[in-house]
Amino acid sequence: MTKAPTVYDVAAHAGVSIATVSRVLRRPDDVRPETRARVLDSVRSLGYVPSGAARGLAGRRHGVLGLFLPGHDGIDLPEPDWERVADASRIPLIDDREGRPAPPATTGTETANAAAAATANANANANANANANANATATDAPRSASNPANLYFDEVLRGAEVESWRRGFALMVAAGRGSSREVMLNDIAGRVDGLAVLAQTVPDDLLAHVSRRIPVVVLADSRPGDELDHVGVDNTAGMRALTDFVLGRDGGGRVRDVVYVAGPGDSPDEADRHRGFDEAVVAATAATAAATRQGHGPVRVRVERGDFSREGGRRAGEALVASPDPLPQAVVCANDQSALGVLDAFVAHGVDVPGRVAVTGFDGIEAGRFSTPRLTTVRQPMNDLGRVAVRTIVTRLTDPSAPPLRVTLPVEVLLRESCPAR
Amino acid sequence: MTKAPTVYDVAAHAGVSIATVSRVLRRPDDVRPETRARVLDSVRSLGYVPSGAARGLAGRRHGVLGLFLPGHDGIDLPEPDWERVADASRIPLIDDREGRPAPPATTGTETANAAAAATANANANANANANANANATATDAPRSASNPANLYFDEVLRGAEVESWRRGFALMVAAGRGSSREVMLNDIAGRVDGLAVLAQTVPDDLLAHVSRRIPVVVLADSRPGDELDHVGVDNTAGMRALTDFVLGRDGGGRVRDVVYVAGPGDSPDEADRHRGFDEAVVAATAATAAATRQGHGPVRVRVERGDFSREGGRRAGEALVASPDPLPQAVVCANDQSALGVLDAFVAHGVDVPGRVAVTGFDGIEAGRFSTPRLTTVRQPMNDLGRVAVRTIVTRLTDPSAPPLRVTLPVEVLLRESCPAR
DNA sequence: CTGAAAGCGCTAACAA
DNA sequence: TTGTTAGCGCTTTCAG
Repeated sequence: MTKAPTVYDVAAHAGVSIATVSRVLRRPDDVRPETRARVLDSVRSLGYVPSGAARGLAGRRHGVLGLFLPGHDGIDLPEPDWERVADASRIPLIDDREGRPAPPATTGTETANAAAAATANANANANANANANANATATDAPRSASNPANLYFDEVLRGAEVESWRRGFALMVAAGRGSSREVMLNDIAGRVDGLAVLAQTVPDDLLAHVSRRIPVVVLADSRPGDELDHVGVDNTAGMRALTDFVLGRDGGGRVRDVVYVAGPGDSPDEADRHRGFDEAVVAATAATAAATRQGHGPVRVRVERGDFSREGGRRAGEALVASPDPLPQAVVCANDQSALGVLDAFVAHGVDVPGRVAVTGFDGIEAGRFSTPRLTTVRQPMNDLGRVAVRTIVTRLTDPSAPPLRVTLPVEVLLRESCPAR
Repeated sequence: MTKAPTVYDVAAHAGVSIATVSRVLRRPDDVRPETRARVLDSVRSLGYVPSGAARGLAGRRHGVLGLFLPGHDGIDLPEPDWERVADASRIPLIDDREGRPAPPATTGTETANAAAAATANANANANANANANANATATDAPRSASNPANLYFDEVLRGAEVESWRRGFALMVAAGRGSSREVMLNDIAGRVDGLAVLAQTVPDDLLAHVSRRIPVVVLADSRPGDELDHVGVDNTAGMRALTDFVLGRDGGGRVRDVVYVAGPGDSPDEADRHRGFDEAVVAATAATAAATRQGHGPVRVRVERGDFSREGGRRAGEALVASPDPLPQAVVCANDQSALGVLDAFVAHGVDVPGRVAVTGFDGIEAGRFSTPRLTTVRQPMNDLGRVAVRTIVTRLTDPSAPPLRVTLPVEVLLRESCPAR
């Protein structure tokens, strides 16, 4: 590692020119076998590893694709517990049996709190070195599946990684937000052949800027108006299908009183999903004539404004419970987090779900598979999002002049116990 | 995107030299504000993005860290369902209610089968376009948390990503195995300032080769003998602590008949864990005198050879059930997969766990949190593994001549229902 | 089949 | 404060 050997070193060592060294590495068949072997030997004994930078510069191709994610600002993973690292032999026993206190609930502040708790707890363990059976749930929870948004990224990342690998590209991942974002984005953009950017991560002008240099595909952002390639999921159709089901359009239309827990007003996802919800309601209302004949009235809709957070959902749920109005028959939420919050509130007040009221989400996060009751939702194909993104870039790379691509990935409605069976 | 502008273009446009352009980007304070503004304007209007390759070449620093993972050979994720992509409005309703058929069990072949099933199923949906309620569990399962090994990587990846981000590095991820491995590794090694490699991924000589160019840290590999930095987890202490608990050393030593389901013989993890197990057994046996006084005999140990797979565990479990010998009081498995397989076998034969026999695993994979009964295990700090790896590289970067680092991360014993409470 | 030489785009002395 | 000028290590014609 003193001074990395270069083509020149290898060439000298093997008694050939640098061009030959390069050939041996790039097109081995263009070199006489003996020469090749000699060069390869030199490579070996010198410990030569070609410089990717030089290669990229000379060859104007990197063999690398980029994925840009939102920064991890709020994440605040607990630090590795250095006290324990110092003495790894102290193994805590953690009681993770059922019946332990429910995991904390908020999203934003929760993480920080949990992290703090974990640290405190770990220190307690380290210092006291007693009470090995201490309930360390706080340590347990936050280390793994705490922040669902992350799981989302994880899946996209994984999909992109797999597909890149298949296509013979390496994947460069970067994250940024705030001021670090612009720097990072430029940095990464200068080192890759194409870039996938998760929506809401980067302002439009920056994207436009970067896309003048390399192909950029935008993930999960329905906003139109740019010339970039887009890969998204069908929020509208998904929510429409789910709402259709909830309203029981093909089941007799028995549900006529429903609440929509919305997301933040500036979210394209919220807009699309809300539209899908409205479409389903309109359709159901149009069917009112028929429904009325069966003894049902028009669909009554109320909207609670949420913010995609579990806490926001909980507030909405509390509001519904506290309201003088009777509970609706169903609460359709703009995302899973909100829905879980609503469930929290209902559970806290002993509201029977789905007996008294149905609750649905959107996203398909893991937590919804393990809530009580398990959450009916629409699952997004996160993995495919990453994979198709990579494909799109590769396609674009081969045909830079093709018109902008707009891929919409299908979603699936997942029926689980938070909705009554039919 | 026609022809990416360079420093020269910007310099010309702004009426300055290329050095000034470079300065504006690297050390803005060294440039007179007016000049800076002028250059920045040119950058903007030209759509200039500096070439990372050229920068890396000239500056001999990439600002990128590498993470090398095992290839995804066996993974075989189902392809995105292109039929449905073409018509995203067809939204399938999937019945994911409890009581659906148990997920398939094997690890290796399972994935492929499930994928095939998913495809078949999806096509069926597409063609028939009826029977929206078709049980599509096959589609459901494999898309998400199918392969636990992946979750493992995901967490490491995530940890590395977060930490890299904090340190101002981008992270380059590559995977390889077989022949693609060498190429990929060299490729990535030439583009990063330091590299973390997951154990068992790369043969030692290749690692040695690469490490002559950049710092390399090896993850989760206890093999000694090289001069590289290592970050691992304390397999031995973890298994010892767990086995201590199982044998009830501090609970009266009531368990005297135990089976160890081993992993593959060439795995360092298996070796370390096995050692921990043996240590605990020896300790318990040493305590026999005391135990005997309480009416207990020496510890009886049997070993079943597994292979870290669920199927291997199942076979071991079947063997135990079929054996003329009585069931042991506890089955300690070298990893979670094996333990889940043992559970499968026991459940299939109506063996009461933990009533009749206790079962434990090692790793802390998600599936163990949701098995029946939930699995007592040792959790590895995957996330920290990634994070500490990055820290280690950064440390090494600042002091290349420091002696090789050996970090061992602590583990935690997670007590869950597959072991009797005490 | 092999070698010579011209860049690729940028950074970092060193001058001015 | 700004400009000039070497490289950084490799790929790639174009000759030989």
